[in-house]
Amino acid sequence: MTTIKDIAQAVGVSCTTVSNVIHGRAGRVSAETIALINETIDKLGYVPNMSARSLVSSSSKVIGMISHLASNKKESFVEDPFHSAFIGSLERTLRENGYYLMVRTVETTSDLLAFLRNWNVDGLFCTGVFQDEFFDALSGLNIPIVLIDSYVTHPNMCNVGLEDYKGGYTATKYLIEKGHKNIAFASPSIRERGVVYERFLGFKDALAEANVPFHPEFVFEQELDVETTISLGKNLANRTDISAVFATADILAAGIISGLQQSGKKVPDDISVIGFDDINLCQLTFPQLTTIHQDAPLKGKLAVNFLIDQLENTPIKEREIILPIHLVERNSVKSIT
Amino acid sequence: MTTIKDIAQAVGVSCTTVSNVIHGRAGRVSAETIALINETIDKLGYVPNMSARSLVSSSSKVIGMISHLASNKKESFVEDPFHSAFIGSLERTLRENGYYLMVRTVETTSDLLAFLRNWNVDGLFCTGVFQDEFFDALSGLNIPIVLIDSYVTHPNMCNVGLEDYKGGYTATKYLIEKGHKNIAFASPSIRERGVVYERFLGFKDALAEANVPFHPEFVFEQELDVETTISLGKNLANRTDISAVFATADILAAGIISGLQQSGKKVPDDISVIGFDDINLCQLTFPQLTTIHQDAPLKGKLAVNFLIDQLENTPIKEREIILPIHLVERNSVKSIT
DNA sequence: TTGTAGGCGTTATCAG
DNA sequence: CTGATAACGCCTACAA
Repeated sequence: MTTIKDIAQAVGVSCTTVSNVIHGRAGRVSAETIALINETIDKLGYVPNMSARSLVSSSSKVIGMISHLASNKKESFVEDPFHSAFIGSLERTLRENGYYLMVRTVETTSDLLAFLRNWNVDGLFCTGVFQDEFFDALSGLNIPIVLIDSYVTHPNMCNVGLEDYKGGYTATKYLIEKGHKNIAFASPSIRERGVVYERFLGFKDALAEANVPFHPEFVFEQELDVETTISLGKNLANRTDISAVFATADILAAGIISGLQQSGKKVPDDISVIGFDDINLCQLTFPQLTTIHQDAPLKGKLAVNFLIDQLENTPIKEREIILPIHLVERNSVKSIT
Repeated sequence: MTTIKDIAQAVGVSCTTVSNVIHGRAGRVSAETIALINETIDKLGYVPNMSARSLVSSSSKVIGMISHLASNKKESFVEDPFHSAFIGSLERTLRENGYYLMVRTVETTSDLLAFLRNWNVDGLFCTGVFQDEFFDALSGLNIPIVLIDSYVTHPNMCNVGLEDYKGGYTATKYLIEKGHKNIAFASPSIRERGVVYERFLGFKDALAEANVPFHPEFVFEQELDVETTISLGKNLANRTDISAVFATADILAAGIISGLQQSGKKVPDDISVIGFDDINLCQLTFPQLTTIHQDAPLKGKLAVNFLIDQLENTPIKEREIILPIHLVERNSVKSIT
């Protein structure tokens, strides 16, 4: 393994000089020495030992992508296709800026703290954080943190999110405009101050605005796995009192459609479905899914930029970015006016 | 940050003793000292500094999940939903064994080598490796490497893969048994010694065995993105000479079905489709997709076990695991006998 | 413009 | 049973 010392010896200078060149402190070194050193670095194939750097500088260039796993759930977050597009985007942007991505699932706050200290982690991405002990643990940290899709805020953190409320409102209003009044709301569990909660508020407000009564029994909360979503679709097939469904995730919508179809119902003729996210999958269902579009890769990129600005102490004007959503009209909603 | 030194001072022993206790070298330390040290470790919240460990021991507990990105492609691998389920499985099993997962995309072999030296990476997972310079670079490494879904082998590496040939054969034979003779083969580009190539061989052999002529013009190679797969489906809708399609990936099959349906064709009445992978999505298409099942989470787990066995010098009998596949019969293939 | 020296947290060697 | 001490590769005062 080639070290700074090797370079120094080969060139005939001290480690300090080599280090200075590596860090671009050019003012202090003669042009010829710089050239020679750079040449030798190439020739000998020197790459910095990040562990050593990390040890001495208490900065590691390691960024953690943390998934806080509720201990009752078995799968880890990366298994969700929507998340994975996001991680891909994170990895690329981080890499282009000289950082490294560690993916880590934690169950407890002490898991998290241990991980951070293990590696001197420089910064963190977290998704779906709520107002709980886990958030409290994050608050106590003094590294940049970017929260994704979370409705908790803290002076030390940045947030990247979506117009969730507007999304819920827009989807619902669209259904109402198409003549629907008996609209089911399907989602994973609605947790206060969460993404789904905001969409739910938008849903209710759109109903209220149009003087459409809200029926609590039209709210269906359940897991997002395939079996559960399909069986929800089958249940809905028996509900003659419901003409449309707003599902807060496309995978949920797709499952519902599948369940409906398996029960002999036609979408959108018998029942309309609208989704949220606009993942690729939307275009593969039949009928193609009308949904609320969000730009996941952009979200990833912005999240990284947020983090990097903080890491490099670039003054940041805003601590929050809310990405716009918009409706994508395809074929899963029927007008019944 | 609590260090070994802090513990040593608090207890009134030397660093060496603390280190010995941490590493379970109990024989050399008195029981009371051990208890006291462990207590203090808990109280002071000590966690090891992995950078320091890595520096001195030239082992880092860092495992890289490498994606070799063909430089012409823009997206990074994690964006594929099938891969992501796999990564989730990797992360969990690694973590349970005290390792850390770094996700990294590399474009060139020197990118790879730099990354490995940056972090003293202990081991590697790579997917879709072919017989090329990248493989040569891997060959020269002296860390454990587990190749996923690759048909290149090397005495220093382990392989985890699938019965791809059998999968191709089984799918095709199934179609033939259902009376199909004019079968299209749809896949990403068929590269020698690749997964798709094996499935292709299975396809051809099944045809030959049944004395069904192979038509090179029934082979469709293209990208897996949604637009392309849908447009392939639309193309196939115009082909009255084809009665069934074997797609080597479910996302491809789903896109084809979508394209067919958009062109007014009925699946499986007008044309039958069979997929490969059995991702969740299969159950969400309508009709539900008949496909070749593989167990991605298991694959991830086995891959990790392979790597850990090598890392801990557990003698390994076999260097290769081929996971079984089986046909899952749903509703996308029609019998036309 | 360049070099020397000390230390980051940990482990291993070797001596008590 | 326990403790000094050197070393891993790098960075940064400070000195020359």
